[in-house]
Amino acid sequence: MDEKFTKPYDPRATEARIYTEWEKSGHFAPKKDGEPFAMMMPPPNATGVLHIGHALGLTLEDILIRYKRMRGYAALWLPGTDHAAIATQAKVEKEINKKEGKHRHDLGREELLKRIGVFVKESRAIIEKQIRVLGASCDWSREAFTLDAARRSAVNTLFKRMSEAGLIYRGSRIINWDPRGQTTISDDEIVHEERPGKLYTLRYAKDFPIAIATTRPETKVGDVAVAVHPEDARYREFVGKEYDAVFCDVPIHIKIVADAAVDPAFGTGAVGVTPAHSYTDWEIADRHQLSHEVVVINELAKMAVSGRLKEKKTNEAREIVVEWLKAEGLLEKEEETLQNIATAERTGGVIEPLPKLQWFVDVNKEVPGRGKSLKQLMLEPVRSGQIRIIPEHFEKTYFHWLENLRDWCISRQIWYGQQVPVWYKGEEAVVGEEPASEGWVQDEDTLDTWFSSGAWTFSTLGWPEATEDLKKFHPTDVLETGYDILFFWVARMILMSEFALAEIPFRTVYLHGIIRDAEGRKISKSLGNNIDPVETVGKFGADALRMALVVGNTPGMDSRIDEEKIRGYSRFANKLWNIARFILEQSAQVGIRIRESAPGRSAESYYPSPTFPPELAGTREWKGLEVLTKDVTKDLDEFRMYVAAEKIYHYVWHELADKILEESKPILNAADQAARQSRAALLRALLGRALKLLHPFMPFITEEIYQSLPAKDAEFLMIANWPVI
RNA sequence: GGGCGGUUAGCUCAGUUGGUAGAGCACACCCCUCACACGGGUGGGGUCACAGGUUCAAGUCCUGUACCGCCCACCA
Repeated sequence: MDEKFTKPYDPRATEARIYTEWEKSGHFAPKKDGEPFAMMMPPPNATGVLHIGHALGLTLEDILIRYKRMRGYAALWLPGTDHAAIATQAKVEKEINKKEGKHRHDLGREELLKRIGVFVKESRAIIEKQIRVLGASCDWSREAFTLDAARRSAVNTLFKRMSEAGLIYRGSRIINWDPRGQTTISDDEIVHEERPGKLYTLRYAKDFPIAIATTRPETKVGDVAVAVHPEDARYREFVGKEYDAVFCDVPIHIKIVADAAVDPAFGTGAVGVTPAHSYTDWEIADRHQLSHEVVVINELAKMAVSGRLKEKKTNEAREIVVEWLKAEGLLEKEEETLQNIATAERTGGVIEPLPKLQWFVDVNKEVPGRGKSLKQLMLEPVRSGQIRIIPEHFEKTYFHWLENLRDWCISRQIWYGQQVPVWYKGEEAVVGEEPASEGWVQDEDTLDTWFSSGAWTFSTLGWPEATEDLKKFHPTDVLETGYDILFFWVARMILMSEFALAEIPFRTVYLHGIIRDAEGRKISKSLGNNIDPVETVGKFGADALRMALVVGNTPGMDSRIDEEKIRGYSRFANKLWNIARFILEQSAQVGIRIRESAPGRSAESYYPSPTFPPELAGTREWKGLEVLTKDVTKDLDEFRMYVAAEKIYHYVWHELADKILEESKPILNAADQAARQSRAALLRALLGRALKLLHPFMPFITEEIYQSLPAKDAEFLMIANWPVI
């Protein structure tokens, strides 16, 4: 028996070494033959370090890929990182500001990008190391980055083809402007906060016939209409009439329109319509051919009007307007209310809706050759079951989101990211590649990071080239990710893949929940309750962390983790270590037969291992393990990793150790040599099988023990055959 | 306002197609027995939120109620 077994199991002495051996062996890459099984790693943001949520995802993915690899698939798990445009730029800008007191405009575009480039390179190196520490058996030879040359080329092509298909357009539309980040953001990057506010009831002028209610009186200088409900008898006589007024020094022209979007029961039942600074008002203006041009707030969230409001911040302007209303006797009511404020997720800035010239993806227009809109193409594969979402109820959430989906604004006014591939010269514009002639200027905006990561399932496989990988591995099989990016990412991947390849990006979507701390609180920087996966691995080992993350972690459900749970599984690792020690000791003592492999006989013919005497197949112990094998296999096939992990744990500790080993002691200590040998062989076979079943979950310790077995059926447990019954 | 979850042992959670309630931790008592004290043995503890219904049988299916949570949504 190996000397190492005399000491308690120490993951620190084994994990790094084993990972290196695996990686060197080349078995992380899919083998040449066999049915393909592919999974893309959700690329972590290149903004620093991995958190415990990443560890959960990586563990689940690694369990799946290891299982499939052992089942004989050409298993591809492709790793990568995401440039995470806004998040990354914001982080680097913040650091520069803190250290040097400089802003991005002090540095200039080129210098800032250089600095971000350095930061991202470091971040990526850290992340790659962390992924290894967790034992992730991904194919590093195919590693991708959302902003490397191949991915840039894919995104350019995608942009060009979508433009040619008429699905990308540039237009002045109302967008979510983040004055703090000085950029547009998508609907999904907004978080709503409930804050106390005031609801003012006012008139534009003394002789104006209708009072309106608003929480933002300062925007009223941008009003072009008052909308009332068509059925509202109170105001019917005014519909169609037009009025002029001077509101707080600003001349305004107001038309009364009837629109069903107005709730007659709210406020006065009349809404001041500010098309340039409100989504719903923009739509009302559309329906009544009203002007969108009256812009009264600029990108710095200051008033873009003349008079006393000139250049005032919106909150200052509000006070001025209210004073003016009071002085003029136009304020009829002032009530306390709660209002939902839209804020930018990344910067916390209060969103100011503004019309701006932006690039959009049209989700309602028919895709040429498909006879359907992108929205429909996103909907159908999920509805038909071609794409399966686990847990199933997220399909409803997905449909609900799609129903409310608007055109996707894909341009961002930040510098880090892939620049919009459009070049202008005077009135001319060229999409795709920079023209050879001189005088062309590229669009200054960059693309939403999800435009690039939306192409992840195929840009990673070499698209637009018709590569072997693309042919073999797309559509991919499983996408494992957190439910919090179902809309951001999963939906966009379906859109992109349907457009670019006219096929689904993946067959199964497995959504894991959010990891919370022991008190059930979300992990956050401000709470300081982060559990650093690498630190934890250093303390308890990757195997223990993986088990703690996976056991009982049902898809779509949030889960809690604390050190006690992880410690429990590090004890389990030690338990397994001692089980191995005992069995190897006993088999060495009594001696068990190892059948020599003969030419022409494959390892599989030594079912289930070279030391397995066929007569043991009928024993109660072996049959019990066969049942477990069947169960675990079925659980993994049906994505119940959380159940499978627990079952094996329970088997190893409470069946194999507590019962079988204890029952074996008298037999092994008796005089009957044949009985002793037979029992030792049985234990040896049980151990071998248990190691295989446990390997996807606890890859390091199982591999380490496997390497000490007197007879192995493969070079590494990682590529040994999964027992199939 | 719309949608989606959750409510099972003191705590954290499982419970796959309906068939007499499970795990881990914690707790109580015993044991340093020659694989392991990072251990072993024994044991206590639940009217499965509530109210109806379907069924021979419901934690599991249906209806409703309460509480907790999440997501979406600019009643201005």
